[in-house]
Amino acid sequence: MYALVDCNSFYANCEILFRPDLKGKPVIVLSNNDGCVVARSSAAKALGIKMAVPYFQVKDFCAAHQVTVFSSNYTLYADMSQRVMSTIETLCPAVEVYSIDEAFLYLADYPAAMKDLKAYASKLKQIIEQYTGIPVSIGVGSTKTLAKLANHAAKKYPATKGVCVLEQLTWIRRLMQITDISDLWGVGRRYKTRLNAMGIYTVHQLAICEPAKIRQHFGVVLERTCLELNGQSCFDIEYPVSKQQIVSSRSFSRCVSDKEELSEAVCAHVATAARKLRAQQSVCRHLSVFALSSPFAQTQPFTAISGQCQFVTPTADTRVMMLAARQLLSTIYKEDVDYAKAGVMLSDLCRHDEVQLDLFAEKGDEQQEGKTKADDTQKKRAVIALIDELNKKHAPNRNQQAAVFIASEGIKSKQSWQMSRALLSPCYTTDIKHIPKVQ
DNA sequence: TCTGGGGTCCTAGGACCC
DNA sequence: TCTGGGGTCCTAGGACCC
Repeated sequence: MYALVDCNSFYANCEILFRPDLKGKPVIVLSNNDGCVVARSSAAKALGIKMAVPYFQVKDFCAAHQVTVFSSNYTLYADMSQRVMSTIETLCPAVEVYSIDEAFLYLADYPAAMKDLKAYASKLKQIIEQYTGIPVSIGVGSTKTLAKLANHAAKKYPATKGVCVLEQLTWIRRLMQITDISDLWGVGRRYKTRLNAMGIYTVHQLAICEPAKIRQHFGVVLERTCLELNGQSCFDIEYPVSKQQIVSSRSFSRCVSDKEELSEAVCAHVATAARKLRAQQSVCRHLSVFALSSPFAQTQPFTAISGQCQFVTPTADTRVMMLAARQLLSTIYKEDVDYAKAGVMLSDLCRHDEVQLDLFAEKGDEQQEGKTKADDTQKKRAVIALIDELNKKHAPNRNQQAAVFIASEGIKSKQSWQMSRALLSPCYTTDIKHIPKVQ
């Protein structure tokens, strides 16, 4: 059996936790740049505020209905997430952290719990809420897809009290009959349209389809979903592996056309991506730089520029990567375009100790020339390691300037295109200056 | 005025191999 | 006129997830 633990309105409840005066009130959290609504408290949902709606479209409505609005505070959410996940890990040995607010649990090795899954799941819910203050819903089923379905029911139907265990076949069928196909894990907007066209509207209608037919029309992934609905497990618990690609990108708070400004933004993204790359002990062979104009702009056509390069010797050195990115940008840069977003992508990653050396690179001379080249490489690594160490020690919040950085990134406080987060809450749990005070 | 960011997996088609 | 069979690797694009 699998369980899915999902935090309710996670970002909104992180904010409410430190603002008890907002309990039961409508609260929403916005995406970066205060763009879209990405989380809503129950009261905000009840007001009819939709997920992912652009904030400017509901701003007046929110003001009129006393909705409290927050910018995204990822420092806070990441810390609260860690507390929830480590609490779960103390209660179950096989946990897959699926996203910032969700975890799958594998319950097969838990014979004691098998006797009464409902009691086990209820206890789990109670402990998580007691230890972290974050309310959760729990769904249990014989496959991950069924656990997801159960979780959806636990959230939707108050009678479940936030815990839904799918054991009896008649229950499973009933739930599938009353659940819309678009609420199923693995069915997005496109598939919904195509499934509807085939006369499939409920989860149950998909479950009774011939899996081979589904494969023919939609591919192997939806076929597996179909099999999982019938109790045949196709998706196992997965454990973290190194990322295969690393992206850092962000929209600007205003349009950017100037080449130097664009370059500073790209360099800052290189620094972020390179830090993540080193954190997972990897190096990259491939770097791409991109910038886009706004797809919503009426005044000019959508423009996207991008360029890629290969590193003969895979690297994680910020300086090497930044130099390459700046050169790339100068070859792809187009004037008179209002860029709305820029970023970098690192791919073709491998472990730093499994690097394939270049047959023709001068590095091969290392042994012959004595220690000079090797010393040089070591020195370069030591510099980057020192920068990482200093930045870790003097860790500012995310989105603040690092303690030590490369000049090409520019000075953050002087960059007027930086992301705007006008409604940011304090970092209650990670910054001593922001710690809540009891009067 | 104002529309997020970061990932994964699968498939089809082309280039190439013997 | 007629043009093999079986395979790998790479890439772009499309779908999905949160």
